[in-house]
Amino acid sequence: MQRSVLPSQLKIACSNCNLRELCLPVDLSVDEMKKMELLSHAKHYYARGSYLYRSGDKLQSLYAIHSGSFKTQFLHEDGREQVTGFQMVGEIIGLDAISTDRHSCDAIALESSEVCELPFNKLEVLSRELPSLQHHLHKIMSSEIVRSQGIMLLLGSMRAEQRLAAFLLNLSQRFAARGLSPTMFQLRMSRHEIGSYLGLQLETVSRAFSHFQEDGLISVKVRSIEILSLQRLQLCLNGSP
Amino acid sequence: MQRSVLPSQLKIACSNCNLRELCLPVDLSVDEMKKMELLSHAKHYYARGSYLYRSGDKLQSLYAIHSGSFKTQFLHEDGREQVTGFQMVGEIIGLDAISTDRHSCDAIALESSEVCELPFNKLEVLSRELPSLQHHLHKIMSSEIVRSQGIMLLLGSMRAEQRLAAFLLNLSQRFAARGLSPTMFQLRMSRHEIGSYLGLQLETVSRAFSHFQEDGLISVKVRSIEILSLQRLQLCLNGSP
DNA sequence: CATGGATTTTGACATATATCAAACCGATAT
DNA sequence: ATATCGGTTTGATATATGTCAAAATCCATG
Repeated sequence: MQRSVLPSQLKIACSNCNLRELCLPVDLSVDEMKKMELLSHAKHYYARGSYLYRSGDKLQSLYAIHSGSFKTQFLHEDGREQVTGFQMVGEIIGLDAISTDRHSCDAIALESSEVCELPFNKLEVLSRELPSLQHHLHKIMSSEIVRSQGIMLLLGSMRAEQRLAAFLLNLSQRFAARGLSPTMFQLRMSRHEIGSYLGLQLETVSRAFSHFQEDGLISVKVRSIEILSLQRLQLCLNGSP
Repeated sequence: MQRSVLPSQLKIACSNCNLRELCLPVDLSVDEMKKMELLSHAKHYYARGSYLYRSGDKLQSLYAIHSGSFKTQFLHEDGREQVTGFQMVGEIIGLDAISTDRHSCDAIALESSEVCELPFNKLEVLSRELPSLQHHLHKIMSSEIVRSQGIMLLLGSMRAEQRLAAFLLNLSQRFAARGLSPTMFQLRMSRHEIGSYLGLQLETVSRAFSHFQEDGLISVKVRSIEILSLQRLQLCLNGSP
């Protein structure tokens, strides 16, 4: 059986998708593969700006992003909003809803996107029969917890430019993990959305981009990014002036 | 069978602990209860300041806090540190380690504390046999994800006093859920630790406490807190001047 | 009860980022 | 090609919080 080249977070039950290798769980026997197919995972299309789910929606499924990308945002009663993450191909979205059986945030497509729907009750049934699936699901949830810790560190103790450096380096790594260029890519989100994610105003984000460009760390033309020195960007993240 | 009065997050496999009702999973049959006892969950004591686990330690167990309280902190290479949470009786700690099989943060006792050790591999085996345990575990992990979203909102978009109000109201609710006073309690953490958690300097935390006291929202004497008006504190959290 | 070290409070001042405002740019429609 | 609109960049200024410092208080220990 062919092994996926993607990091383990990216692999999940999705056996009859076209991109078979994309989200297949590792190390399953033929017998286990068959069970896997009990997961009727429909593929759905979402246009840019459309909601995959909304805060308050009942938990039906988790979603594996098949193409495109999403943002998740958390809304406070007082109108305050916070982007809590940007998700791309191969990532799983919807884990927040297991807690209360209802989604705690909105998920919105940043571009034309496709998702594999993974009905959560079936996922639980199946993961009782397939230990590797069970463990994989636990890992995905735990990874999300660890990711959050990193964001807390960023929001709680980094300066604006460090935050932006962290953001760009994170994107770079995730593109690289997908076989895309780690240094040249298109941003799918606005300055406002980046600001919301990083706890900054959009003007501050824009200024930080400009400053990085002046310093020769990156080349930026609105949403086209080229990282000129990953190393120096890393230094910036670590707080060197 | 007696039902626990605690919120569901607090209940988890811990059938032979003294405080039997504290962390027992809901709705198990006698048969299921027996299986539960396969979880050999030893109880351990931790003195104030001692480590329950350290970043990099291999995942062995999750821990249910039986008495006392802990902080978790995330350390960056450059020495930067961020308190990512304060955990109290009945809460589960250690979920971060499932992702990579190693803990991503330190857990340190804030006072003399006892924990129930829940060996993680046994927990996985058992949760394949007990759907209610399985779902409960999923809920606990998802709750931690939702909690993180709340902290991101706080760190990303709230002012110092709003953050402190959110912190105090959160403690208040958690004490109330344990049958303790929601308005009078002792802080177990220093101003520095609160600041690290809230993304503020300790001086700013201290000033915010003083200001709340001047305004008659709370009465504070170092670590003894009395909330004089939950309602007005809530208003402050929502951003009214 | 007295001493010393850690923690907390308070003050004065510095600064990073927010806010407000205007100009600029690129895409889409007329 | 021109106008329009959202998004972005840049500038000037305000402000919340950080930083540095000193005083006050608390707590553990002899």
